[in-house]
Amino acid sequence: MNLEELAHLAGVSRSTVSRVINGDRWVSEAARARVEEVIRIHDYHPNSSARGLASRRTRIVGLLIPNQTSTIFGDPFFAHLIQGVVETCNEHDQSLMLLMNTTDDPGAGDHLYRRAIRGRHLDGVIIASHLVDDPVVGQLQADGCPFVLVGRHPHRDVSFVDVDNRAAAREAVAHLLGHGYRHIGIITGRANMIGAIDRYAGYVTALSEAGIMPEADLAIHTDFTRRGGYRAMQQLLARPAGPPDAVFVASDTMASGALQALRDAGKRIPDDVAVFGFDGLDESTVSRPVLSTVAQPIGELGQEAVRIVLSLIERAEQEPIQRYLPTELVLRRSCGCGADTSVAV
Amino acid sequence: MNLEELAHLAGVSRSTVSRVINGDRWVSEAARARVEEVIRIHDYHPNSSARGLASRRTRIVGLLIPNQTSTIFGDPFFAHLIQGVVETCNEHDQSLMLLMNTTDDPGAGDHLYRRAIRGRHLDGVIIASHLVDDPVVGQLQADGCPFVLVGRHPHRDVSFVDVDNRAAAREAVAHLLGHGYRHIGIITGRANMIGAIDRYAGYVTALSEAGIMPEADLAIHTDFTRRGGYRAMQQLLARPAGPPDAVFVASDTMASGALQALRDAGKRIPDDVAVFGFDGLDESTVSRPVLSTVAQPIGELGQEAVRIVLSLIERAEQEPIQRYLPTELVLRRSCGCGADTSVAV
DNA sequence: TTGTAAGCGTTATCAT
DNA sequence: ATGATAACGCTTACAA
Repeated sequence: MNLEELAHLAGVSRSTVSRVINGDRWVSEAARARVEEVIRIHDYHPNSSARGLASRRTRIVGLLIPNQTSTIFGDPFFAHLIQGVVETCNEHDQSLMLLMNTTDDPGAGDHLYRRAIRGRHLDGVIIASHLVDDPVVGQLQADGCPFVLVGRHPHRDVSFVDVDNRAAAREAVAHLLGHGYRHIGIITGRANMIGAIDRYAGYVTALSEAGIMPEADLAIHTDFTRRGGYRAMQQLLARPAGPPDAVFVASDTMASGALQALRDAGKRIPDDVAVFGFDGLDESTVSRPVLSTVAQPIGELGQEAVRIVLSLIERAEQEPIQRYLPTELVLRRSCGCGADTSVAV
Repeated sequence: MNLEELAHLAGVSRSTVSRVINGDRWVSEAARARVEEVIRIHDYHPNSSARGLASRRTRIVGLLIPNQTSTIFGDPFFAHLIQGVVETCNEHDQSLMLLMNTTDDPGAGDHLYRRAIRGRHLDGVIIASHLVDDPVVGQLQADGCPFVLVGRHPHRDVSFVDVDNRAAAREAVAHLLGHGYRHIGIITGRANMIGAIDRYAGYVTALSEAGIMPEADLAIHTDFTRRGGYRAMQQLLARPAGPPDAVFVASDTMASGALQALRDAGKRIPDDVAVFGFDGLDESTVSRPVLSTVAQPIGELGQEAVRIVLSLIERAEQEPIQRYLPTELVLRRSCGCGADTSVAV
């Protein structure tokens, strides 16, 4: 079943059918009704390749994910992000293609890139890589392919959506300082991730505002896993100058591991060591004590990313779009606050 | 840059260029070399829409995921599965499209389905739904779209890849019986998931072989989350006849929640209650005591699914392909075994 | 408001 | 081994 047959059955021309399908206003009610009838009867749907060829729009957007899958992709953060992305794609009748490098071979990544971008498989790309030095950014610009980053980028001419990591981290650490803690550690991501950089900067800012010089061995960089958080906390506990009295952890998943390490070491939370997380995952309410955390709207980051890339696709000469979404301090037990406002488990 | 220009630059016809691109043997070495040269210089890649239109193959496979995203998708199981799927797609130069229903509105799901399948966006589909009664199976058959299930299906004419859940569960529970436990509980998924059904059946088989009739309130059905496991364990602990002395949990993620519930209730593991998980996630080694579990090759399930669907696409009249992958008992501390063979955290 | 016709960039079927 | 040429199924001026 194709346009031709359909047009024949409905007694109109191909163009009219095409207009109906694409919601063109210049169709008489009678014609539209007849065409829609035939479409419904035959459960017709236009061929996407033909559409893509003729219109130069595939209605597919790509989601580029870093290759450290088990490390990064296993974090519920990604599940929520993808959830938001898919949701908004569906709303806008766009399909989502997953782009993921599964080997360390740079040739393979190149091949993947070329097939997808240069093969015009995609109208635009959402990058969930977080690496400040990801070379794909330059390639996409060179190829004139619309893209948006989830996580800000230092260049001013790049579109992104993010939260204000610096302000959020500063606020969280300031809160810990308010509890009277003075030796506050930080567990955060690798140094080439923009989020890690910003959260560390916020941490230092809060300390400086309290007149405190950060101690070097109180900052641990690790990967965003439960296990990474576990090890990092062990390291903090073992440091020569003694354990910190509070720790700001840059993700709830790592914080979960950190809590486990504290328990295993026989430490009381928050009495011996207070903990503050980042993300606001529902899962963090299944911990004792319940995790205080910086809640960020992960799903909405994904939604907004889709909206941005779609408007970039729509208008080629669009200025870069840069948006910040709000975060919120969720004060529960692990930071030393009394009230346990956890959702019942 | 398109075939026409390329042909012109290389001094050959479109057909010859096309042959080179598609690896056709009937091209002289000289011509091939010249064409490849020009391709490299201009970093040419064929337009996928045009290819799809002419060849009726898009080289895209879909991955269909159930709509209870936060519930199911958050499980690292999916991360590993997708990892395997993407890996094999990349190897075979196939793209991966994510199909996910984000609303409960059946109309939206229908729309998604029609755009993807009837719009010939996809060559084939991998279904990671696990629901025995998923209507999409019938639709795909009716539309003649090749598909494969991750998780077996009762119908004999459906392709799938799975592990032998029944045998694996039986083995795990038999192991617990070997430790001398007699009141063994089970925490498993909803009753319409084939894996839940099979694992429960294996549990009952093992009990029967030991001459034990399963106690009804020792079986809890919940969703595959940490929180689900937590609540289920609480329920088991509170049952009138007293807590079980061991529990078989149908996923490591749920088991993690179950362990937490036991700790919060002041129970010692495995002395008061032994626990056995399912999946063999790396993450489970970050728990005290380290979780005994049934390891299944999740990534390979994904890889195999891709291979199956590709061979189904290749040969339309292919018989259904049904494959079982092996599982392995990983005995650590939580079941009562002495040796702690955990990876160091 | 509707129809005609010229692409869109490939693949595939013939000849040669 | 190579080249014409006709599909493939749709969009999109342009004409009517």
